[in-house]
Amino acid sequence: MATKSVSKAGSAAEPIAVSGEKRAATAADSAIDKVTDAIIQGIRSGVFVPGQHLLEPDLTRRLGISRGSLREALKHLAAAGIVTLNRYRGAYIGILGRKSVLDLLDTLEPLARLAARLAAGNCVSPADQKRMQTAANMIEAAGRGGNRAQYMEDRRHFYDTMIDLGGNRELERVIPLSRTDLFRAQVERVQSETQRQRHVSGYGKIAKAIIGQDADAADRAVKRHFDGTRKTMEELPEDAFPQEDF
Amino acid sequence: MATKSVSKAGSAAEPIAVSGEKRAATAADSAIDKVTDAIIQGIRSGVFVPGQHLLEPDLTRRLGISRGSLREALKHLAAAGIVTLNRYRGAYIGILGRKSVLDLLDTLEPLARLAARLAAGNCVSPADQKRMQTAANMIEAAGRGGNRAQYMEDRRHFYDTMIDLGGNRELERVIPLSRTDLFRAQVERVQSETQRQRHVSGYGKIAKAIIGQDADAADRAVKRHFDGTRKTMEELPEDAFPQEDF
DNA sequence: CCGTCAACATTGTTTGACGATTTCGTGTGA
DNA sequence: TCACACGAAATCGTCAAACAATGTTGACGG
Repeated sequence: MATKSVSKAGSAAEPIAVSGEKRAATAADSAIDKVTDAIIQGIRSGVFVPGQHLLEPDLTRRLGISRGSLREALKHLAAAGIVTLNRYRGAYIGILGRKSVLDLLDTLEPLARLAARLAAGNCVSPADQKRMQTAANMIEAAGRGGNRAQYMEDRRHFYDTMIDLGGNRELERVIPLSRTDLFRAQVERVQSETQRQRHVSGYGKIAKAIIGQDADAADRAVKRHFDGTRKTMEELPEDAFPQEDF
Repeated sequence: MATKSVSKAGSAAEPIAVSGEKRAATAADSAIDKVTDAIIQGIRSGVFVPGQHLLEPDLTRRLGISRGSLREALKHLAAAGIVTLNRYRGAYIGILGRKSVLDLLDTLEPLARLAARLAAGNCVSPADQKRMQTAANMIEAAGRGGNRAQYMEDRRHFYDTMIDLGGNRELERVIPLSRTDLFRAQVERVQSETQRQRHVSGYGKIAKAIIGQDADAADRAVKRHFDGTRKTMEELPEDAFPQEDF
């Protein structure tokens, strides 16, 4: 394992992962993939703002699909925590208050640490080491460049690489990466440059530990990374977190 | 928090959790809840066997709903990992090989330990302590009784209680409890009585540590519980794990 | 026995419709 | 002026029927 991330034949677990990391919503995708890609990309690029109301008639027109397919896709996105569904009131882009963000970090941290430990234990071949290094380089370049959508996609790619190296297929199903896109979309525009750099540099340290096949060091690097993120959260002003009223 | 598990007004996060633990698919539920309840209950009771093919025309007739609603529900269940969808080939009840089970345990363990630590830190009021004790008693009674469906439901209730006490709302979204129902459904019929008793007694020890508000002890109790489960898995014969071909 | 191809079965998607519920503007009365 | 009831519009939940795309099965010929 840990050579290619594609599964056997577009098989079972694939459509579960909400994303679609590599393919950019090409033509031959199913209708629901078109929706999920469009919405995730919309969140990353800022077209969709957390809390925004998604109207079915509007989306069906813009995406050129039927209402039934759209509703299936929204169910899918809701299960991933990207949108919330209110009966008779429609779908909203998810929104995270300060407590939700901290809860999310607490939940994500042990999973990320597990992923890092597993990746460190399996990162033996030079090819795998190169993959990990490349992922770290990409995220650092995008982090300096300032392209928000690109940065979020590279961040996700970094996690995907780490998870894939680890070889635990349940992990990729469980880790709430799509939900962190949401929280990044809220935070990215209000954090300072120092905070951003602190965050970016964390990935490089994690990659270094994984490439060195030092599971304990990787674990510690992830822990420090999350500690830093929590610190950033505490430093942010209150108005960075819209109240999650709905 | 940690007093009642119901959310404000049947609000956003509720339909995400695939379950429906307490209400038994009453009338006024939405169509998709009817499907999810029926399928989960079917898995617990043995009506649906892991790997079974779910035919849309059959299910629409048996549940008395339209195909559109059924497909939305199947998307929902697929996102939770309970069924797998193969394009143009339909939906199948999920199936877990030995590696998938071990991966699932590795993923679930750190989340369960986090939940236990949080619960221990918040289990202060006598009401909360009673809730936890009751959940442990229920699971032990069902474990001795031998009613498989009841045991699986009580096991889930135990986790739900623990998560609710902890107060981390992301945790309940992420923890793959429904998927463990699947794995329990496969394992329950082939494990020995000693193995079963070992598993049942673990919950009582976890509850005791939580009620004693000893986070470290709760963490250790969960760890031991998972170590025991892994040991059981290794002891099981190979034919307990159908090959996950599809 | 094996490969080819056609008929069948099942899923993917669209369209249209109807009832249920929420939302919002409007008018009325105090 | 403000609070509240009422009705219209908007939106969602569900269903039904149809066609297209794909997988499956079995007959046929070699």
